[in-house]
Amino acid sequence: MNAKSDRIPADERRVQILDAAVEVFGRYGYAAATTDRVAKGAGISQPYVVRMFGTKEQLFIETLGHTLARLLRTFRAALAEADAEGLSAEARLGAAYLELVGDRGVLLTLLHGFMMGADPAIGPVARGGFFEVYRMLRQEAGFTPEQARSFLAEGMLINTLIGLDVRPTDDLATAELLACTFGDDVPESFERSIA
Amino acid sequence: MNAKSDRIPADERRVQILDAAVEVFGRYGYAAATTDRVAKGAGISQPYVVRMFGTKEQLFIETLGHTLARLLRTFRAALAEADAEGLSAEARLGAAYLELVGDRGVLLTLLHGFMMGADPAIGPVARGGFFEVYRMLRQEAGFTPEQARSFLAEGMLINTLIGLDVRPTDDLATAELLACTFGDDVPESFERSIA
DNA sequence: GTCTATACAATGATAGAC
DNA sequence: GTCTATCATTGTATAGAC
Repeated sequence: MNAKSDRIPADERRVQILDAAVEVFGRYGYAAATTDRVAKGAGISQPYVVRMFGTKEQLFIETLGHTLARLLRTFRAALAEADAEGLSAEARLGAAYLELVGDRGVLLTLLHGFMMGADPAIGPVARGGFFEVYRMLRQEAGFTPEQARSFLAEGMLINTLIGLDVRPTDDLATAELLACTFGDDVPESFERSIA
Repeated sequence: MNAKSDRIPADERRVQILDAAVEVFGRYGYAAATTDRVAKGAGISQPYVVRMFGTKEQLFIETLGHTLARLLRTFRAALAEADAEGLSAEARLGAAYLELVGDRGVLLTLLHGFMMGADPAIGPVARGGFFEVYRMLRQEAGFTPEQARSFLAEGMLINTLIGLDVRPTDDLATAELLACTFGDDVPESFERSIA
């Protein structure tokens, strides 16, 4: 809080901004996210955010890259993890994914990237990250094409269910689909119903 | 083109606007879509769009409802269709879906709805439509919960591949995943590569 | 490395006429 | 049912100092 000591290295600040951006994109969605809210989140001024990232879209693109990198790291960590509980690689990866996208910021960042693939600036980053995951599944996790495709499809359904903000108690169909997707233990992401 | 004859009934105009909105949301994404572009698309003035729909978000919500209704109709038509070629209900529904979301406007409208489920105004419409599809699969198409879940998961993966604007020629991983997902005939949505 | 002040553009939205 | 004119707001982005 003291005057001059708030100066911190650019790279550190950059990460703070990216983290704040993930939060803001998740809370308001890309459209309603503003560089100002991101700045507030990072505890700095709005012009400084612009200074570092240029434009809102550029900020998003770097946020997406940041998030995709995090996803890859998470997957690799889950793979490396000794399967103490005798879980398959598939199960460990699934659990890791679920926990990551339980953060709505991470989820919306990924989803916005995935759907804006036609944007000349966003597309390459989004596709690059997505297929890097695919390659990882094939080469590092040892999945067959079939397994990889199925794993991704399940992931995309989970994305949708979280994105939709589905509640287990909504109705019979909802309960059935959630049960069928997650079995007994529905993730905590679906629990809160504070509205 | 003549002066006064351009007055048409409100409901008709409304549909024209909604159709234009689908196109605009698909072309620019929700964030960059403007009521003005929609107005241009419908051949009317921007204030008239606002007059009819109130706000951009409200326009989106009605566009989403419109699109979900169209999706349901398309599915029901595919079910009713005599399976002349001996295709399963699953195959017919899949083909119908693929054709529909080949229209990027339809795809982005649905996806934006699905990921903004936490929005108090969008959420109910998005969830309502999604689970109406689920119920349709279970009750009208006769799918088991397992089949329905799997069908939806495949659909969500397809959404992602189209959203990402994936091209078959991008690289080996891409080609493999597309082949694994679509078999021999990859939809035309993936063909164009004009950039 | 970071801020204040501010310019500027865009766009959503209103008022009121025809 | 539809337009023209116009306003108000917001939010990105710049300039320049510290």
